[in-house]
Amino acid sequence: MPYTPEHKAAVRLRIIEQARILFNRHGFTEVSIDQIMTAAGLTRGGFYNHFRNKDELYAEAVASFLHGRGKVWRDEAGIKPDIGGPETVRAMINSYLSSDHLDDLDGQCPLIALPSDVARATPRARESFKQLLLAMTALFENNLPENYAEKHQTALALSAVCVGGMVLSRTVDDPTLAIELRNAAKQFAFKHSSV
Amino acid sequence: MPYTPEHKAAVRLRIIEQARILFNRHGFTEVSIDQIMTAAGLTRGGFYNHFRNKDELYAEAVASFLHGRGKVWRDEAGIKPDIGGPETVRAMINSYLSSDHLDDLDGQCPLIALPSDVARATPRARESFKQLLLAMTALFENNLPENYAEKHQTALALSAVCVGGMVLSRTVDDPTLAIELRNAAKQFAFKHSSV
DNA sequence: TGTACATCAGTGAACGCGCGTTCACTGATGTAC
DNA sequence: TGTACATCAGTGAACGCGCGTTCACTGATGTAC
Repeated sequence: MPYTPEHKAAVRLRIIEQARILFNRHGFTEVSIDQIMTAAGLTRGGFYNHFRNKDELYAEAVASFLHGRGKVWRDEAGIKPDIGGPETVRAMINSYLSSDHLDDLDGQCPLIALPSDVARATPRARESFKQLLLAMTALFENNLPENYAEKHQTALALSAVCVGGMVLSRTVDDPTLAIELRNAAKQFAFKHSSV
Repeated sequence: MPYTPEHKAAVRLRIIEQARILFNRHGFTEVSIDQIMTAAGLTRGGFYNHFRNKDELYAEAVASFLHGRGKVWRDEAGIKPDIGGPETVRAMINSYLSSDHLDDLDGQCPLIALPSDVARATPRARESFKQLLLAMTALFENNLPENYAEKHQTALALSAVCVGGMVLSRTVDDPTLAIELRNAAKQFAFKHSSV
């Protein structure tokens, strides 16, 4: 057996990681398989040894964020998804709506980078997107103060205001307005979740 | 002078209107000039009598929403941008986060249909997008109750939660979750704006 | 230990296709007489 | 009023280009002896 299975798996991961970065920055349609394979240090033709088609890669790239780049980012921000308490809710809101996050075109959350792209994508990519949203919502829900009656509803609303604030910040191309938007979203999130 | 100026202006508007609908539904890159011109009852070649290129049409299509389809929609929902008071804030939140709006793939607000597309578009399209956002924010700001200290900040946050709730609803492809999201966003918006 | 071999990840030319844009033309129209 | 004409909105073939995907091949590798 030439090449170990580990080798193939590692190359596959390298392709997914480069795809995630390129899709995040330029969108699904705007990035070619050629570009992705070149970024991964390979040539075009080998792509189909690893994926059935471009759509499959798209879904994998979106899905990879949660336990890949997203985990690095949570660790750096001191976010403990299951046991952090209100401190983690605060850290999440601050970090998600931060300038660093806005500037990180490669590493940003796909919920911000790709919402309208994914809305038109295949069910598989949309499922990956939904899992990301559910993870984000669960992170809020599991760490809201105990006295909250409607944790789930509040957690969903916090996700909406975080994503909405960032999506609009990303789009407007006006630094002052972008900062106002993120600050407004932050205050709104803090006040309403009492954290 | 063959053909009146009014004729040319009317045809131009027809192209923009069909472009707005097609872009809203399928995204900028996914719609061809051929498709738009066919929808407008014309053939491909004539396009360049009306627009310098596809990007210019994109910006026009986004811009056309505010005083076109958007106005029809505000009128139907009983939204009075300048003089409605808290009643108009309520109507706006309810209408923006409604199922009707989610189902209206042709007529929906471009802030929901095209956020990640526009984030990668030309400055001109992004400017149109910003004007839409500012109009939405002003609508909130001008009609919040008088006792609000930070109207502008609250208006920005309301825009973020409305857009965020809808963008996520549009993307997840799970009707139950989509409804939960919109209801959560609505409650969040109502509570925090005291309307 | 050294070597011949089978495997299959990776290569790169080629495919058909649809795109944005150009351009020579055509023919419907408002105007001048 | 009727007609000849100039204009230019609209037509549709053609352009070069890059895309996703296919495929015959090549050559690096782990294994068997």
